[in-house]
Amino acid sequence: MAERPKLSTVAAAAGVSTATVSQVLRGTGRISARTRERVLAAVRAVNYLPDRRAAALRSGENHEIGLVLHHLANPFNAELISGVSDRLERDGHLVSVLDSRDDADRQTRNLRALIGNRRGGLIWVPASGTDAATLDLLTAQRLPVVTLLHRVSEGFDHVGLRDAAALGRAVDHLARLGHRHIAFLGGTTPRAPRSERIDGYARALAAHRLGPPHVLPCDDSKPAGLAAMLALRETRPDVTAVVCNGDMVALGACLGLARRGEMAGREISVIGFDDVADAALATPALTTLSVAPYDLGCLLADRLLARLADPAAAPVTRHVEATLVIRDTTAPPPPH
Amino acid sequence: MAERPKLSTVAAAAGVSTATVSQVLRGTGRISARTRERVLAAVRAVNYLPDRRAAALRSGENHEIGLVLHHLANPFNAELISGVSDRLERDGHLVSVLDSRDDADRQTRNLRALIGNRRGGLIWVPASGTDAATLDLLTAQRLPVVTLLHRVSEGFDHVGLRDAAALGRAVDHLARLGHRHIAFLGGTTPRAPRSERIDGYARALAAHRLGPPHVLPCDDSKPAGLAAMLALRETRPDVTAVVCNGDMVALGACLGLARRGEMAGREISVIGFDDVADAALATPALTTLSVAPYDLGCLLADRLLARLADPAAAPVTRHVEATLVIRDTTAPPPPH
DNA sequence: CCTCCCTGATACAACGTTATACCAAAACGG
DNA sequence: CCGTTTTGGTATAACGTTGTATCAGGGAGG
Repeated sequence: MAERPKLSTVAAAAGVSTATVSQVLRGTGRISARTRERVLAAVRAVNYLPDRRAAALRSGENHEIGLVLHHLANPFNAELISGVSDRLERDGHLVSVLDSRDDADRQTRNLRALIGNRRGGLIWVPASGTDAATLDLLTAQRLPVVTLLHRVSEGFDHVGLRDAAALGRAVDHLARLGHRHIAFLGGTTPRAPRSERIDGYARALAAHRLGPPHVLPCDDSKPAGLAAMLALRETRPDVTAVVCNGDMVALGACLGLARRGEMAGREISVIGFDDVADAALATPALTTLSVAPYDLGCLLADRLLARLADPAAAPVTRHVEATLVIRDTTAPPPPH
Repeated sequence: MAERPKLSTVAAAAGVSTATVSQVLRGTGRISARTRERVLAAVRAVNYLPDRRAAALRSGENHEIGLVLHHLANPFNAELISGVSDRLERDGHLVSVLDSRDDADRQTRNLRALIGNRRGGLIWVPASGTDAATLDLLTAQRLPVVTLLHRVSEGFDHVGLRDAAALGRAVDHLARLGHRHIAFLGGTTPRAPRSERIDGYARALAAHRLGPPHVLPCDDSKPAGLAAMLALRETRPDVTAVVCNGDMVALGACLGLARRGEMAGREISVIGFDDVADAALATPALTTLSVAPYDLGCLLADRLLARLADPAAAPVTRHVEATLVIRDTTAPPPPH
């Protein structure tokens, strides 16, 4: 029956002014212990929950954070979200997650909606095809933004991976095992982080005096990885190892091998990227470049908190290593 | 340099009052074509994006929707989110996703934060251990809420699955193949939907005059399913088929079999629930009870939209069928 | 030429908070 | 016992919108 209680409801119940209630609730100003108790009792009595929107409007403080992902379906992201949320919620922020599904238009709509609803900051994994107008919009609103993986502007804080170095380690490992023909599988767009991974791959090949790079583009999904591996076996039977743009592609590639009656780590070595939970669980277990997504989330959150604390500071870039986790999908090439 | 433009910025640029700008932007009132053009030009010129929070405060309208999941990591949810978002964004709403990770405390914090930040409606998959205080909070705020899967209150709209019937079909299928000892795998809490699934399983067993139910509780994850299957093979070698509380458990169980050198669909038949994308992709492909998560999301969104349109109407409950998709993990039991 | 009535735009108060200036009463020092 | 400070609280104006009452001006009708 009762309307939603507001500050004035509490004030009336406690017999004080709204200003007093507000001060008690925020712990500012000089309020005696006696009236504080009265006010808190009234708050409980009417079951009052402050309207943060109105508070934000007046105070200018904003504790709502947007987290825009380019592909929520990737299991990598669930843990990333956990890391971001845990850290930010501890500081009283509310994190809302949106999925652009790698669609630039949807991403633009999402970002506009987030700005319109006045998020105080953004953590953003840009989709491919992000346009300049959207970027201008964000900078014009001077919204604190931290991008992840794909750098789209020098004006934002950024957290990236040491992609080239990681791919170098993967190729080193394969070369040491004796592989001479190593392909790169996955991704479709000529942008970071994929381009940097391909760079690292190509440079490592050259360092080992192995043949020219062979890049096979495909979506970062299991079905695409499966199809790509089937195609690779047909067209390039000399290739004995592949490094992949992501674990989904790698796991799909393994499935493709299984479908041919072959097996990763026997006919062909496979290395993934991300180390999603399924990588260790798959049979054979996937050798992969591991980045701890929960910790990555924490890092992003910390970066954003620092930015919120000092909006004027120069943009900061951090890079995170991906470490090679050797499991069962890499082995010396078959003798024949 | 420039501050974030507001209504008055636009008004000044167009040489009209703020009220006029507001009316133009919302298409209400009587404004001549000439001034409308001037205003719209000014909007573009200063790159104005309205503050929806302030608008909501004044107008009472609210287009922010919260989506609280109990386990975002389950790939089932990515598609569900897509369905919900597509439908609601089409109607101008903004959907923000939170993950309670099946932790009642975190869920309570999340819900309180959403109420505090004045979401206009909620779609909610309740976690196990949801307490009455949280429920009271939601009803006291008379927030439009649609629950999914786990019903926690008669006062909310609800969308559920026909769990018992679905499990019945699964058991029928196995019985017809000749299985006499069928176990149930997965879940830990004595609440819907698991309890209803177990009910359906037990009733179907009875109808086929098969032995007493054998329920093996475990978390709804691959590692847990793997461990449970290993345990089952040791303790109950007579069991030749399992139905699972979810695809993650079922896929984990298949991995467990593989680890023993056995195979789902040969030594043991396995049936899952959900039909996540990986179910069809796994080898062997998983027989499972399929519910189209994207469509389910649309249904939820429609339900919430109807509720927002008529907050006073009596709560509505909808049930969705899960259909049996027969793939490669079910077969007649081995002869021996 | 003076009403009367539209048309088009504006002034102003409200939404639920917070920040600040302000005030009354009590406490204190000399 | 009076001035000064401190304590504890309130009144009031914002924040950026929207809804409504109001108003100025122009055209039509008498």
